[in-house]
Amino acid sequence: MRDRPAPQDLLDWYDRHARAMPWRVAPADRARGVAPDPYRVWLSEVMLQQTTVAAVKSYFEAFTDRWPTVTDLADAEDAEVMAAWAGLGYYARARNLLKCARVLRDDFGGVFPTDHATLLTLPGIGRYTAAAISAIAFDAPETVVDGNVERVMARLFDEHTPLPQAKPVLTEMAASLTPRARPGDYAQAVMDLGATICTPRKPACGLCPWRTNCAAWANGTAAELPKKAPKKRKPTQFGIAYLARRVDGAWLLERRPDSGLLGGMLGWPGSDWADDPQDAPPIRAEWKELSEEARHTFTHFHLRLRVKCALVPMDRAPDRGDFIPAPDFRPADLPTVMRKAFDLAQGA
DNA sequence: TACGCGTGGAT
DNA sequence: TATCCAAGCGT
Repeated sequence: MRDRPAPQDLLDWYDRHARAMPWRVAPADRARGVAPDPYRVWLSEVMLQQTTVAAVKSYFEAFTDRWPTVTDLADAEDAEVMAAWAGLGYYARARNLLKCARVLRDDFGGVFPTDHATLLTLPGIGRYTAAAISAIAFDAPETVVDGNVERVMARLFDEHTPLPQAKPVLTEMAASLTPRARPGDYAQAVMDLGATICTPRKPACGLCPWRTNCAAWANGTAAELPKKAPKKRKPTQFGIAYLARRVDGAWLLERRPDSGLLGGMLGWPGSDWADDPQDAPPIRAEWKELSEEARHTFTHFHLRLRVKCALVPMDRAPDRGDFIPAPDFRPADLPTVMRKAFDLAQGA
């Protein structure tokens, strides 16, 4: 009979193998009493939602350099924060980040609540993030369940029920292992294990501290777990982006509505995105279409975006959008699909 | 509950 | 090239 996985075995592994990250307090420092900054824990956890560590690092550094505290962030302009988030994706996170910062400033005196239940009431903080902040920042014995933890539990217990159906049982398994000692390090250790050893493909079971306690290892099923419900295939949508440049160099841009795709972000005025979009130029001009289209894939559809360009005189007013003076326009402030359209126009 | 919501890297 | 995938949340 296999023994249950021992949290201490994983903590020992973590003490030797914890990866350094800008938002992380190393286990040795934590043992010396160094506490993580809840603001940095929160910011990193929101950025890491469905996003890789590699993608997050530079954004985290930029945000913490520019807004060192949650109150600094709360006082920032919406447009500045959205621009700083541009390229990271899932832009509702940035809108909720700002909302949350302002709630903390206005209702919590700029101090993070420590308990899971209160954290859950804040914008952009769901079950995972509430547990992560509570455990990592405040060393509360909360169980964090992200994609890594689900995968590790499915393998440890050789659970073949497909996700997302299996989520409740995997959560119970994870809770049953959560220790009272060093819950913050433990939470990060399970996620590190999933990210580096117990990986989706080709898990490195030979290096795993829990190998001898793992049912999937015993049964040879690790690589095929967790099972997942089949995905739908993505349809292709078409659209037209209009890049108007005034003779003084200003660009015609539009702030997208707060809700929906790319909500709150800056973008080029465009047609609707559909099977067969209608021409909808935002200003009267002689439009010239580029030979190449911008291609981009979102979460649930592919987009093929035709790009039309025009040079317009000073005295002509647009039907939609606003001209942004050239010195105020940074392509990096655009979401990626809009930047692709811009890059094509620059190359033309 | 299931779906809408980005992006870039690995395979 | 196509598909999968990454420290989820809101509705």
